Amino acid sequence: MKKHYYEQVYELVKEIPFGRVCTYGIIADYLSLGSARMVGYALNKCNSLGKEVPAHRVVNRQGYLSGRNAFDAPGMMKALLNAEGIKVKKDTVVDFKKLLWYPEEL
DNA sequence: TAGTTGACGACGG
DNA sequence: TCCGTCGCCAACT
Repeated sequence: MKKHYYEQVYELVKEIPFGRVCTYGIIADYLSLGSARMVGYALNKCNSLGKEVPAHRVVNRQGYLSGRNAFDAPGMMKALLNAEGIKVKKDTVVDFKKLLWYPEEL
C-alpha cells in the first residue's frame, strides 16, 4: 500500500517545531510534489478527516494565513498561532522570515 | 471519461 | 513595486 503524497505532507508538517512556521512551497519542493497547491489540498483533506496535523503552522510564501477559512472557525488559526507565541497581524505572521522553518533542519 | 476546483507560486507588464 | 494572468497536478463531481 503506497502512501498517498498527502500522508507525506502530514508527516512533514508534524515535524514543524513548536512556535515555528513553514510554507506550502517549501513543503511541496521538499516532497517533490511539483505544485504547492497539492500541499494546500492535502491539508484541507486532513482537516476534514480530523487528522492531528498542525496545519496552522503552514502558511503561504508571504506568511499570509490563506488557510484560515478552511478551519472550523475563521479566527481559530490565528488563535492557535498566538498560543504558540507567534504573533499574527491582519492574518499575516509577524516576523515570518525569522520563524520560517526548513525541512532541511531535520 | 471529462471538466472543474483548489489553504499556491512564478512571471511579465 | 504592485497587480493580473497562467501553470501546476491530484481529487472530486
